[in-house]
Amino acid sequence: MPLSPHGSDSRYVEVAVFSPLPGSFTYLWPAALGDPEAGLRLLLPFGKGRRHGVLLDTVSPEAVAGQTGELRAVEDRLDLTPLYSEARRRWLERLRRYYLAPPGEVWSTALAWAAQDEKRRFRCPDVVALVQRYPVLADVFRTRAALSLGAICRRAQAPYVWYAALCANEQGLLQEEACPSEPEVEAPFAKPMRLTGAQQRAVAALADGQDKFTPYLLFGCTGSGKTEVYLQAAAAIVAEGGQLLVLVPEIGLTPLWIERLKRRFRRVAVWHSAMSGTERLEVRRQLDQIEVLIGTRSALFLPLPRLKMIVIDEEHDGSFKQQEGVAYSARDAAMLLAQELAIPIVLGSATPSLESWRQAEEGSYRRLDLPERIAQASVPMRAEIIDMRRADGPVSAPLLVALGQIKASSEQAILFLNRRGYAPALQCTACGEVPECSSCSMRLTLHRRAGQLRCHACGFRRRIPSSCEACGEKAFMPLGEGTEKLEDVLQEALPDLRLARFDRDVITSHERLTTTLADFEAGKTDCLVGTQMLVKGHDFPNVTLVGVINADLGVNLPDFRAGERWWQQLTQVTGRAGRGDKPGRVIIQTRMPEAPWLARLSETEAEATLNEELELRRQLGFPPYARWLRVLFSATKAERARQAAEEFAAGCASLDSVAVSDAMPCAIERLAGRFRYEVLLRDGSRRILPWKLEPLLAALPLPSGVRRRVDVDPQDMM
DNA sequence: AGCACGCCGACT
DNA sequence: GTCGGCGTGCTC
Repeated sequence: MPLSPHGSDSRYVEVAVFSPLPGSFTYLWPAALGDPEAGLRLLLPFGKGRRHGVLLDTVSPEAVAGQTGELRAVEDRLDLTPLYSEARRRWLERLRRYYLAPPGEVWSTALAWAAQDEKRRFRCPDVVALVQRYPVLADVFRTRAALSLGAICRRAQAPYVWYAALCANEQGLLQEEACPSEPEVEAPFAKPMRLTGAQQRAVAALADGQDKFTPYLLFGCTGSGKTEVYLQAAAAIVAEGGQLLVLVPEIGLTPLWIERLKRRFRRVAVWHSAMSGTERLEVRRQLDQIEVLIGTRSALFLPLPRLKMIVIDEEHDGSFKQQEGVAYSARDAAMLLAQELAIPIVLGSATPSLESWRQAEEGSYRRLDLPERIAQASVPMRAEIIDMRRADGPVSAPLLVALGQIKASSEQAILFLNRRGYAPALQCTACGEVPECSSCSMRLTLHRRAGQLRCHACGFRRRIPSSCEACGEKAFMPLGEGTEKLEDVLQEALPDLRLARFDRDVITSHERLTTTLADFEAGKTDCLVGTQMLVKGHDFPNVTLVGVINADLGVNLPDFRAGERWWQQLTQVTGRAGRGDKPGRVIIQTRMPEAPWLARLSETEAEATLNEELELRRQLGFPPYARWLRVLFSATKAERARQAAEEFAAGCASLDSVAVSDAMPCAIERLAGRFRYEVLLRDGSRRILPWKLEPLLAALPLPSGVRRRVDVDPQDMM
């Protein structure tokens, strides 16, 4: 592509600048940058600095005429061709409108995978030819060393450098250095497994929905062979030259999953947030050759050119919803993408979300059932309920005995406690004082091994104080127990038991996740002690004992979804026991042994439980029968946040058929030094929200110092 | 969200 | 006398 001027008429472009500001920005388009195509990434002067952005559209000079102030010119283009097809651009536009997010924030979230481009390295075999054609690069390649795009730009200090370098590369005047790729470890190919009748029907049904938008709900208990169904459906797609995307929960991206894929497909790519820049670049270069891409929610934004099916494994999992930045749900966003691309999408779960369950019940999603477990010996277990009302420690006698037996028969156990740290609080026994976070309305959690008190809301850490700050006494006592203490208690009671902890404090990287699980699988540890991380999708054939240390946590949270999530977690936990050919045992400790919901934990009753809860939601007019939307206001001064929230609530009164709450303090009233107020909007018709809210949000200017966050379909009220 | 400009306390 | 606290205002 030549750099000669393209005509002297001024052209204007509308740009989504990568910033959290609402709205798009208009820039002058220099003819020397070639044709302005929608979807190109651009380098832009913005305020005092420079930002990246994406070209949304060209603008006619007439439309620009009314613009106040001087327009600035695009400084460079970062791509030769747009990174997204038109269908994907439409998809992002729908996401933007649905999640009421600034366009720049949506695009920067979507294109985060491409941000490593600056590291691409080039060398120049013939400097003379290069300089003749691209004078901007004259002073850059005096050395023969390979330079990164970033370095090229720094040396040139001129506009259009990025574009010039990419053009030169295209014309062979520059050569891009290949990424140092890891040597391929050839996994021995495995044959497809024999399918049960139900699996065969599922695979056939999936084949039936190809090449059109077809949503499925694959409803199968743990161990029923969902994965094999995905794999065989994928094989059919790959055979035709198509590509498959598998999204898994953050913690579900286990070596086991990856291994299974690599044994069945030649080109499997993995994508998760802990990957390095070079690893990302490597995946990016191979987008065209990948057969199956497995990753966490951000993998959804990689533009696989021949994507023919999406699988969302463990679709009910909360980690598909992004909490910071654009509050999107990867599951729902994937649904929209499948619609735009006209391809099938499979949501799989043993404990589906009520959102998906409703769609299946109403026939919008095709339901595929896998009712039976594959291994015969592993009959689903009825849990043993242990009454903890008189217990004086976190582990009951029957559980201890069972753990001892595990060790004796060299089987394995998993213990589940949804609280990390040593104890959720520390209390002065002299005056009753409980240390709290200085910037949040939260008690500090005791992390004894680290010698710290930590805030689980904002991450603040401090040394454990030696004496009470209120009364000066040196008399502290931990309140309650977390995984750290549980580990200590167990180790003392059963010194021979080889324990490993599995929570966010220990599993700090993908590497740690892999090794801890591999050690357990290899039998180097007998028992894993962990938080909800432990629940998700892991499949250990030698685990014959599952213990729930405190089943009462999370039942009574002030959140209508708490019951659903509690049921999902506990059902998944119980499903972990006895998955191979050995029978399993599930022990649940509770202080409410008579509670009716404890009887509902068997997977065989999942359907009844789901229908019952769905009916309850319908009667109450709760999601999925209503659309909820939460708008959060925060400021360092409580009064400001409250006032902004009140004004917003008053402004919402004009919305028809939407119930508007008062401005309420959030469940965590103060977080990271900011006071937070929220307004909850509930749309029983599901037709107003969120689309009709956009003009309202735009019309109400934010008072200075106040930040606003919109959460469409909030998953929790924290 | 950054980033810079703009008015009031403890320091070489 | 300054360095620097963060309040608030702007970004095509």
